[in-house]
Parts: sequence; C-alpha cells; structure tokens
Amino acid sequence: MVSSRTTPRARPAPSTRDRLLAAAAEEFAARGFDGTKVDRIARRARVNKAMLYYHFRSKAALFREIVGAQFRAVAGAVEDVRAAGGAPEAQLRQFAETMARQALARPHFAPMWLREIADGGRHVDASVIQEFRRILGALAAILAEGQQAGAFRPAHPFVVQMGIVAPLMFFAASAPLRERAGRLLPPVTATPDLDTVIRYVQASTLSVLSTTKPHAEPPSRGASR
Amino acid sequence: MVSSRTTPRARPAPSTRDRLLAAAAEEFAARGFDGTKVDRIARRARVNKAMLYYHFRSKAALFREIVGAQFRAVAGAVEDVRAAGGAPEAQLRQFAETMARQALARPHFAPMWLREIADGGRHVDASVIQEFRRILGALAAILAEGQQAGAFRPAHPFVVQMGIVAPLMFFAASAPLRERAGRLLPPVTATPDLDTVIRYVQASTLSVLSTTKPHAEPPSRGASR
DNA sequence: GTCTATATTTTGATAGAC
DNA sequence: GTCTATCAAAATATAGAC
Repeated sequence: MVSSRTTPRARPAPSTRDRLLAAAAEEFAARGFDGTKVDRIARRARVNKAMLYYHFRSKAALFREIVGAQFRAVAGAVEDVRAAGGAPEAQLRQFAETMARQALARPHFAPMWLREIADGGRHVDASVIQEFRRILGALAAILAEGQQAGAFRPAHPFVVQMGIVAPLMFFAASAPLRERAGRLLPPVTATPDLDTVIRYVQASTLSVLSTTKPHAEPPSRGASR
Repeated sequence: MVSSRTTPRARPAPSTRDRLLAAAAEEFAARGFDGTKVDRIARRARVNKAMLYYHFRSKAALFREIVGAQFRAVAGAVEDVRAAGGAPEAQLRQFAETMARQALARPHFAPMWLREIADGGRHVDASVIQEFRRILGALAAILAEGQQAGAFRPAHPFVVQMGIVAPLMFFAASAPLRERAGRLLPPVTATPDLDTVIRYVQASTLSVLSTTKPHAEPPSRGASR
C-alpha cells in the first residue's frame, strides 16, 4: 500500500526515500524524537536536508511512519504465531521467541518501545497504539485457550505480557549501555546471550502459569562463579 | 555531603534549589534530556531561568545530579534488603517488592531507567553506572546464598534481574501511556494494580529458581472474561 | 539570591534555481 | 528529484543591575 505507486518493478535499489527511512530509524532509536536532528538524518542518508521535507511532511510525520511500520510488523508476526495454533504451551513459547527474534532483527524496535512508554505515547497517534493492542490481543487469545484447556492458571494478560516482553526489550535495548558500562568499569558479570534470556523468560512464564508439573529445564547451567 | 554547607538547621522549607530539583526531575522523567527545556524547568519551579544556572553548572550537570540521587537511593534500599538477611526466598521476594515500592514512591525513577537504557547511558557518568551495579550486586548476593543453601537453581544474575526489574519498570512507567491509550481507544483489559504485578513477578521468579515444590500461590484470581 | 535583558547557536522548515 | 541559501523560532547560557 506504500511502495506500489510508481512502477510495479520489484526493488529498484535503495531509493533516497528508503535511505532516509533507514537513517531516521537509527537516529530515532538511539536518540529519541527530541534528540534526533533532521540535519543528522539527512547527513546519514547522504542527501540534503530539503530532501527530507520533499519526501515527508515533517519530522513528526517521519517519526510516526517509522514507529508505525515497526509495530505493525511485530504485531503481524505474533498474530501469525497465534494463527498457527498448536498446544497452548508451545504457542506461548513461540510468542516469546518471536518477540525476541523480532527485536533482534529490528535493532530499532526495542529502544523505540522503551521510549514510547517513557514518553507516554506523546509522539504517536491512535493507529500505533492500536498495533500495541494487537500484540496484547494475540497473547490474550493464547492464554484464554490455555485456560479453557485446563493447561494454564487464570492470569491477567497484561501482566503476563509484561513478564515476557519487558525482560526481552530490556535485554535487546541495553546492548549499547552494557557495552559502555564495560568500558567504564570492569565487568562483574558476563553478558548472557539471547538464547539464555529467551529460555529464562519461557521457563519462568510457563512455571507460573502451568497447572501441570514444573517445566524442569533449568534456566541456565552457567551461574556466575 | 550536599546540603550541609550553609546552616546546620534541619529542613529550612523548600528552597529554590529544591524546587528546581523537583521540577527538573518531573520534566526529565516525562520528556527525557533533550525534550526537557530549561525554560520549562524554571517556570515550573516558579523562578527565573537564570536561577537554574546560579545553582547548577548546566542542564547536563543538573540531569546527572538528579539521576545519580535517584539510583543511589534505590541501590541503598535493595542493599538494605540484602543486609537484613533471612531466608533466600524471602530476600528475593523483598528485593522485588522493594524495587516496586521504590518505583512507586519515586515516579521519576522508572521512566528515567527506561530512558537511560534507550540512550545507552549517554547523559550519565561512571558514578551512575556504578549505582546500577550495586543493584545487580545485591541481587547476585541473594542468588549466590540461595544456591549455596541448595534452595535455588544456578542462574545468570543479570537475567534474573531483568526478569524482576523489567516488568516492574514497564508497569510503573507505562501509567501515562495506559491512561492515554484508554482515552484514544476503548480499553480491552482493565489495568492491573501494583500488588498483582508484584505477586506475579515474585511467583514467576521463585517458580523457575526454586529447587523445591512450586510456590502455589496463583498469580492472580481475576482473569479477563 | 533573584531578576531583566541579551548574546549566540542550533534547529525545523521553506523558497526557488537547476 | 535534488541542491543552495536562508528565514524565523527556539534554546542554552551569560552579563549585570538590584
């Protein structure tokens, strides 16, 4: 609905517009809306600042387009998990894994989510908040199915979502801080890898929710010291 | 070390400096470093902008002072939990509860933590990162004690910390967004209260870590529909 | 300690040539 | 579609009177 306007050709090489979008995403993720300057976006995209205003109405409109696309993609991915069906426990595991992989594949997603929360959604419109809802909706459906099947204890979907998403986003977004902290101070604990975090989140969530026996699978076999 | 310079008197009523600190904390938490304007801070503190520069070297120095104090207080609180001792399970519960209560008592703390992560710590110095470490250190000590006592499975302290802190910070910081989302779109799920979140975090963490039987205590008795 | 200017830069946005 | 030049507003910081 966005790229089908000029030619039906497939991928005519990174256009100026695409470079602007990519550059802006990096800046917005790393510096936030107010910390991002249009001059920097333009420079990063190797075009003049005026080009930004040729392709986008304003800095705010550019921001909304990027954040919207980001959340739309992730919401679609988790809805696919839900649609694929399967055992509730497996769906729940997949939900967590998908969120984590999406955050890994889109380095801008996690920091932008954190910023949107802290900003109280000041820079986004209702449509973005709607995408937010789709993610929660997919999880709520999985939980409801699990409860009806007697596999899950009743639980507040929003709380469960935070239990899964928050640690994943914290981990994904904190890479630059961990790197900086490692430079300033001697590291006390080695940074875990993504798989360790995913397994921990899956295990802790299933542990509380499951009505059957504990899901064994120790959170990680490598403790510090 | 900060307020003992003029008189030994106790609390001579909210000084201009204190009002500036309070106003700045609100602005920085709600809008971030770049989104906060010194004019707004001054207006909110009901003083002239020049006063800000009389009491503080710069906007950046003011920011660092506020963030530093915030993290120092919270780090002290969780170290107290650790120092108080007791059964590892109880200490772990207390750790989560303390983090949550601190975030509740200091409305600026959670959003600032999220922002610092997303910003990669660009606006803070090594001393603030050090406070960060104290929080992790207290938790790591609790976990180590629990492991040696055979009560806890080995686990990566950093991962456990994210499992506890991230959901709590997400919840505490997302109040404005939830409020805004409720105005823009009809609510799908009622917002849980803090106690529900605390209990869920405690239960999920102890469930994965504990070597004994599941900690019963259903995460919440009120499921949606 | 507190205020009224004001200096200086930066920034979002546009006009208009090519 | 792309650039140069530039405007107008905003923002950090300071000088200096009281």
